[in-house]
Amino acid sequence: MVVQSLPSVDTSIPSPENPSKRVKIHLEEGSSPKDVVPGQRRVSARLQAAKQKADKELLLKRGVDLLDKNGASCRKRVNKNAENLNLNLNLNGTKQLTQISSRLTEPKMAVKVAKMVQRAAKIEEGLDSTSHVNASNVVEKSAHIKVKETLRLFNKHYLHFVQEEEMRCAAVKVNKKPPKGKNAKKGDVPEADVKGKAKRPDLKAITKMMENNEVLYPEKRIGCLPGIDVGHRFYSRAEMVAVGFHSHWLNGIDYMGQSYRKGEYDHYTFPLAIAIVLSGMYEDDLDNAEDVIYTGQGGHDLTGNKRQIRDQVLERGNLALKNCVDLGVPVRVIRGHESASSYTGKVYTYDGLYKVVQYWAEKGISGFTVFKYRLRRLEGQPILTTNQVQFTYGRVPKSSSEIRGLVCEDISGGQEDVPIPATNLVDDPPVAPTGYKYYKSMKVACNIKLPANAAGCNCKGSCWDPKTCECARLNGSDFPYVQRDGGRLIEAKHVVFECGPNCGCGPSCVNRTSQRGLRYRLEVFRTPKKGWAVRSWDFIPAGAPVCEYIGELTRTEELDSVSENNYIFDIDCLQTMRGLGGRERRQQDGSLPVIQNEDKVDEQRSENVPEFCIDAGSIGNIARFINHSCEPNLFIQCVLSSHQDVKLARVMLFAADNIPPLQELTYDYGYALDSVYGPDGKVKRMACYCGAEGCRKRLF
DNA sequence: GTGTTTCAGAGGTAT
DNA sequence: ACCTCTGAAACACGA
Repeated sequence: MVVQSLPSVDTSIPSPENPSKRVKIHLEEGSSPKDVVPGQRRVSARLQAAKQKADKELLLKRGVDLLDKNGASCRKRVNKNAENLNLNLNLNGTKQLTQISSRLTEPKMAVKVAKMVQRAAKIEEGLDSTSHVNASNVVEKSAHIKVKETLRLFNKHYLHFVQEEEMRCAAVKVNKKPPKGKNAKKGDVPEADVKGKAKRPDLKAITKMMENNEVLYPEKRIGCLPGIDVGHRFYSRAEMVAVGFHSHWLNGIDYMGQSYRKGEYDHYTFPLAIAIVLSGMYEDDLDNAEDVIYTGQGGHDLTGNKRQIRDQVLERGNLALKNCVDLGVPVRVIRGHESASSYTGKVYTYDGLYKVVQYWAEKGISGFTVFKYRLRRLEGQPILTTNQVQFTYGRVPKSSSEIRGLVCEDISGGQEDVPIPATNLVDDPPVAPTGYKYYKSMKVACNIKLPANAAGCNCKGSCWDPKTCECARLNGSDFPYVQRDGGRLIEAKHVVFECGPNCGCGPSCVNRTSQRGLRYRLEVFRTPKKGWAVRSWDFIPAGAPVCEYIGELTRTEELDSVSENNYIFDIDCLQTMRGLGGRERRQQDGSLPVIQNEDKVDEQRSENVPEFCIDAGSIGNIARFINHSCEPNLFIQCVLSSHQDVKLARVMLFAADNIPPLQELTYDYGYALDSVYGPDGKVKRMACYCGAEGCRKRLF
């Protein structure tokens, strides 16, 4: 039986994905004191007064942890909530909170409650008790975050199904081989399966989201949707379905059918159009940005050659658009663009609300009747930035002579496969980044010896079968990456076990995705307030590796004497994992060595801070220039490849979202507030200029 | 390497 | 049962 998309809470079948289970897991994890250990990256002069605070605070935090599901920038928010709650709730409040949250089986509910709590706390703080503007800001912010989370969820499902397909195709290939030579010519049974024809992972992903009630706006709405601004880019039709912005992955016209006749809409005529996609499919379309002539649907020969082969009829979408004219109901207009800045080669932009001012029937180019609709863009909306790829961030330079403010052709001095230019349009005279030496790979302090004991897998060429590959077994009998787009991480994990020097596979193995160096054209650029920053000239798909955090691998204890240094990264896989937002944690199954090790690691950590860290103060790579953001587009992933000691894991940065060219790359530094101490032993504070809507205003 | 053709795919809508 | 046309593999072509 098909599960309808009715919003019911408790009908879901228990499964590894079942939210209620997930909540339970959080409960268990939250109940150990380890959570109070401060963030993984600190100023070195920290007198780690990591005195675990009172049980009260712990309880508070646990409650919020629970509520906070897995949300993006979870870490930041947890800290903030913990702080606010600390100010505003008493112990009773805490208990209530914990009880409420343990009842919540629906993750969306949990998030909602967390938001409520956050807002309530804010209001109590007096931050926005007087201002409506501020209050609405809070609402706005959560809508944006919800959209982002929904898209991340879609991406996760998508990559999961991509992997499933890749597995199937690989298996088909192998099975195809045995009947080799003459005996397998005609009547091959596997021939049908062998046709490794596209099984659309995007469609499977949206199906999954409907089953799980994860579509953000399952009810159709007239007008704009909160959290999706004019100019928003979607990277496939399926993404729009996932958030409920346009609920078909195929149709051009999305409309409300007869079923919406009741309730608040009883004075409208149905069907009623609410959103259309202009993708240049119809030969009779005319697109002049602010004014559009849109051709109705139907009569198409459906082979993609834009040819009309029949008369159109005033029904379905066509009728729905006519009703928009009669009722003056605006439609959302989405344009499709060819663009290299997408993993599908296409980008869809939301271009705003348009009024359907007129409609008529005429003989189209092919001589058949088509319905036409004149649309006019409503005034007072942000300017259209529609022309192909430029969109909002500006233009990517074509050659080095075109780069404005170039201060260095390649800060890596030829070490990286892709040169990294530096630009400075802020300082006068413009200066290049100084005070460090570029290192492409880790420098290991002389008193540290990297273990070299990792056993390898026996695969040949490229690993593909998770049942036989030893390295896949370490990852819970799955590969963490998909092959597509040169390797993408499906979802964040505690630790990723990659193939290493002792493995039989070659360098092109999918399980070596993070070992292949820089893939994107990155640029270091100067900002007015945040010092240096990094952006990419290329589109980066979600899950793609961006770079490793390189510096000197050092014992943490040796840094305490060093004075100011903002480039320390503590290697602390578990903490990193906890601080990570947006992506759900893999269901823990006992077979995972990671999990087996977890207790040990926790013991080590609960009594002390991480043993090793990466110091990029005087040597380092591109990663040392990447800024913090409270709503980042990258996340940290610990990776083990040449050995299996989590304390010495490699620290990789991956794309959390689809990142358009020229958007600044950021990750969450993960500082807990008040966790950083100056040389004088006093708490140090630093303002945050990330500019995110949900910025907590302090880096630490 | 680039351009063109092919076709499965699946939910919404109305019957 | 019908309608919708995307997305990506498969194919064809050219260097």
